[in-house]
Amino acid sequence: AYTFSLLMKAYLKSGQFDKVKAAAHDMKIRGIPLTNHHYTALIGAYGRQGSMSEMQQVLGTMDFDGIPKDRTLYNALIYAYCRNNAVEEAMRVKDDMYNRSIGASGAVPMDPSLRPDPFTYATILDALGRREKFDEMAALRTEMLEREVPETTGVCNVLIDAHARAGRLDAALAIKTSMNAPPDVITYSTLVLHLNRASRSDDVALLVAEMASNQVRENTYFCNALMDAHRKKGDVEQAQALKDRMKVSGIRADLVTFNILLDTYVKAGRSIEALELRDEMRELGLGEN
RNA sequence: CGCAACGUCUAUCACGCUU
Repeated sequence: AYTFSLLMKAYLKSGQFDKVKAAAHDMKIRGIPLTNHHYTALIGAYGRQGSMSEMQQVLGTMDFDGIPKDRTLYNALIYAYCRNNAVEEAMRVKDDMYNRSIGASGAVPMDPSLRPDPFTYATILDALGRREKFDEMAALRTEMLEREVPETTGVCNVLIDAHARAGRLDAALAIKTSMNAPPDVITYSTLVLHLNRASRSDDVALLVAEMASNQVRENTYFCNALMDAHRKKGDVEQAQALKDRMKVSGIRADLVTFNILLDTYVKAGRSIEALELRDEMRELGLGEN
């Protein structure tokens, strides 16, 4: 069962949804009972492919087999609803979880472990954020406060991203300033990305410095966001300098990094350097692309 | 029993899909 759990997780992560389903099928044939871990992966696969009716069938199977659903599975379910434009339904699941956690759902037995957690709220907040439903987001934050669900770094990142994407940069910065949880590399890359798009380079510089003093390590995503800003300005020197800095700091360049660099070189008419990048990609095992 | 890890959320370019 553990082997299948690992397999299904890997398939889900790499977008091979049919293989997740095939693995579940394989387990049934072999008579290996599926657990919440397997069902969570299955729900993730169905949610990402938009197969809502098949997902409902899986939920029915769990009920039929008498397998109680745990919080992580419900969170995955909420994610699936959110991805498929059913935020209302996601909210309903979240409320059911809460009611069951306090024993307020009638004949259904109480289960405190079903209490909605920061993941639950982050998922719904993200869906609301992508739809720019700021009032509903505020209401959810109030609910979190009442129910003593902590605003973790992940939750704050979702809030910051929602505001920043909508161009509400100062609101986004205000959340970062007031958050109790420590900002992480995602917090900084979200802000830096959108501040750069708004040409607020002074704020970017401040954040980059703050990040260093907070000992938050840059990663590939973060550097790619910076790199793209250089590309948009046509700043080949800065892009090159960043690429070198990444190498020195041991930050892996990925396909995105190279796409940005290629475009930067080509637009600057430096096709020889662009071609050299191809060799470098091969050395890093990115040549197939 | 305790502790830890693990399955669920959030950030980057392009392409493609949908509009």
